[in-house]
Amino acid sequence: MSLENGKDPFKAMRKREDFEEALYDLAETFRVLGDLTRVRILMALVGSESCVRDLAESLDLSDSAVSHQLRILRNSRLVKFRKDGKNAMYSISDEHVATIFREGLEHVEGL
Amino acid sequence: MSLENGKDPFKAMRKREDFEEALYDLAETFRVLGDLTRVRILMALVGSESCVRDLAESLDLSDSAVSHQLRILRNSRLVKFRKDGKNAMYSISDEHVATIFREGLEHVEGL
DNA sequence: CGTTCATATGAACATGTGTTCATGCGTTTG
DNA sequence: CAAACGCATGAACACATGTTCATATGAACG
Repeated sequence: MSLENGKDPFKAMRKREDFEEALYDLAETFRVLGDLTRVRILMALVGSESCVRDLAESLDLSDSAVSHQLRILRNSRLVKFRKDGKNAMYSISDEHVATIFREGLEHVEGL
Repeated sequence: MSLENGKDPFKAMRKREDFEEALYDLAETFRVLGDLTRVRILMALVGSESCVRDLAESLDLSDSAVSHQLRILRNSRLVKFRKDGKNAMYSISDEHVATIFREGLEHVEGL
């Protein structure tokens, strides 16, 4: 940003807009997490990276479905991947994700 | 709580059916959180309970929209409420929710 | 080479979802 | 009491979304 914070009369407004944008991103992240297939994929990736084919087999899904969902997870930075020959190895990208999962599980346990 | 025993909370799940069901509930909870309107409502409720009318006004939403969304949040045990005369006072129901929000915000900050 | 394997992607379809509108219901207030 | 208020809810509509199917790409391997 080019304006100095101290002299910008719209500083407060920009901060509010930044907050609204953060809320939008937060909702978007939860929206991505709010699908059983993606939750199962992420759970399978907790602690052990895996390729598309193995995920599809262990979760009983089509390769295509897994690939589609992994793209969505990738776009939300919830998983990262590296190429290994003709395989694409996926893994959890973020420590916060595990925490979110743990807290979420504790929440549903309390139901 | 059964998940409080230390290193790996996921292994605390004993039966596979229970685990699958927990994943379903987890995805359902995230699905509910994955909507901007509901995120804004929850943020407004963090730290201060509020009634439908005030939420609608401060968030620039219709009473009906707020009420519909609050019902969804209620069904997921994300908010609780008490009747106060003709008002319905809503508040965050679960301390895990605040943690989930905090971790989620840190995640989106890292984008 | 050509074939096979792993992955990606677009289109299409069916299903799910959030909002608005209209209305109902209980409680407070004049 | 009657009117106003706060809230809830069903129907309907517009829109988003996940899966499947077909196909494309690109790397290993005979």
